[in-house]
Amino acid sequence: MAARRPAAERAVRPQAQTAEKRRRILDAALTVFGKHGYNKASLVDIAELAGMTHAGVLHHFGSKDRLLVAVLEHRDAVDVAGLEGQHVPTGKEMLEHLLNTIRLNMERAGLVQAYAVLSAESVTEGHPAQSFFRDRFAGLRGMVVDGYRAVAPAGTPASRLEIAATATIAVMDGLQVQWLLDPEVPMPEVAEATIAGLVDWLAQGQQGDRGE
Amino acid sequence: MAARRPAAERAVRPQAQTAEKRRRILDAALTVFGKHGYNKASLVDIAELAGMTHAGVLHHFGSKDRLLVAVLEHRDAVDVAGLEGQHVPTGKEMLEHLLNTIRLNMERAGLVQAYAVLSAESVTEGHPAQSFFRDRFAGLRGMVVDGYRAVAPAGTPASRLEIAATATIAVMDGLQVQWLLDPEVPMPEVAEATIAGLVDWLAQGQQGDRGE
DNA sequence: GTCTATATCGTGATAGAC
DNA sequence: GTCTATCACGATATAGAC
Repeated sequence: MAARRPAAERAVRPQAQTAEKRRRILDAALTVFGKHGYNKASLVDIAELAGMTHAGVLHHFGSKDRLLVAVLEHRDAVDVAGLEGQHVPTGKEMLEHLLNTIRLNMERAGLVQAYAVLSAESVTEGHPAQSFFRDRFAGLRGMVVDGYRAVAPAGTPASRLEIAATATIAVMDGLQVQWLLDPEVPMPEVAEATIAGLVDWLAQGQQGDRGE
Repeated sequence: MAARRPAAERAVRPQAQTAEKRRRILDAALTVFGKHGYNKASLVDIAELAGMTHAGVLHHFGSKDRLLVAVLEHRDAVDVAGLEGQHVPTGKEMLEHLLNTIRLNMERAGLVQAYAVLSAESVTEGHPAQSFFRDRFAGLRGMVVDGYRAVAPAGTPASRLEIAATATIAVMDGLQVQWLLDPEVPMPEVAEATIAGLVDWLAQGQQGDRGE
């Protein structure tokens, strides 16, 4: 409780260095996990990129499993912090925001690849990132549902909004794989067309139920 | 050249057994690659499932790399053979066919997982299935473009058909990952909504260019 | 054609020096 | 807190018996 300065400095300074080291490891791990996938990535490679030995990495994170989830949660924290300055997009601005994210991501192929590879890998038996991605998809769907609610007709049932949101996230993910294999694939145009089509579908579908 | 029966039998019978063994290995490999991804799957597991030792597997396929591409090409051959009886779907029937495939796939989670995991894994550095999936996506896009051409307005430019086709394939792939993590995700409904939206987009987009 | 045995390597993880 | 050294294990691949 009593925080005399020398003691405090001695406690804070090393922690600051530790935090810096941890950040370097997390960056290196994201790079290597993205380049090779979780299973093929090796702690030795990660450690080398972070400027240590693999024993040092394990000292900070305990195991390869825990390092992976730490990486993913750290990325989320960074992304959220990036939104801090701006207002959190809602309604139709959120749909615009999705397209902006795609355009931004085309300059960050490494990050895109990490998410594409790791999310798909996570469906395999006993993969350490399984619950992370399950939760992530659920959260994303909720956010995109809010975006569509703002542009859909007033009484649109939640199930239809959910369908549009699921489709939107699916297109973006599937697109990334195609784009990583062939950079000619025009991600923004494809996503924009899909979203425009889904907005139409939300607007017209209700009539179709009884009007046909 | 001289095909006396005993010699022919001796040549054919073992080949038939070999072909059968190879098929068993390919089935086992698809299962294990699907369950764990390529990198974590082991030849020992595959061999055990096929009723052999891993040395036997390597005798037939030479290496793990070559086994993977053999598996993928074999699957394509099987699927094509399955279409043999029916007529190859074209035009709007092909879009219907996509939805039927999704419904069928919901009874084959193992196969879905194999394609989802391996296709995403293939974007990593030096992955042996990289060119397979690159070619596969190119081929699929071509087929789906033909499907959309039949339902789009007459003069629709190829680039717009290509966008719709890319989107359709992307939705299906992205959907699979979400569905594998959460079987509640209604794949057929989501795909149907997306396709309906894209058909609308194809129909209306042309006017939008000058009509707005 | 399949086996056993083995070679060789890389992995994640631990123990203990400094 | 990071290192060196080492462990135990599993991987792919090869060689040779049968």
